[in-house]
Amino acid sequence: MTNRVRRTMPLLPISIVMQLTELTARQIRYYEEHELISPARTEGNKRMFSLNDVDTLLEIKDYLDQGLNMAGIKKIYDLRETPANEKAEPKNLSDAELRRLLHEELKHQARPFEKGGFRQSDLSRFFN
DNA sequence: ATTCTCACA
DNA sequence: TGTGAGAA
Repeated sequence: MTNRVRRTMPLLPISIVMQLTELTARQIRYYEEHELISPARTEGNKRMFSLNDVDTLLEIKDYLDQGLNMAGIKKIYDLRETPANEKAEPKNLSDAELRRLLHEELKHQARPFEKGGFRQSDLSRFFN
């Protein structure tokens, strides 16, 4: 069995993912609505997450801490690795590059959440 | 006992 | 995003 298969195999119930990621079920489901993750479903319609989903969630949490909003995060991922649809990997490089650039921007752009008055939406310009 | 969807004093 | 309701 390849690593790829291993990592995309849906095995975790939402309760486990919640503890692994420190996210609430509400948030996890919310991110799914925005197509940031792609949990499989059981016959009973229960979500089954893969290891990929878990670390995608962890990355999302990082971005959130850095002051990004759904719009920004969605731009970064969105058409990222989907169970069926996945083939090319030159995306991996450009993706890492994008993150690096983002990190730089944030380092200079300052703290969005001080009393200053920056709002999350102000960061959306980095993705247009 | 768990998780799902939907809706909002 | 939280939270509670009602169903599965």
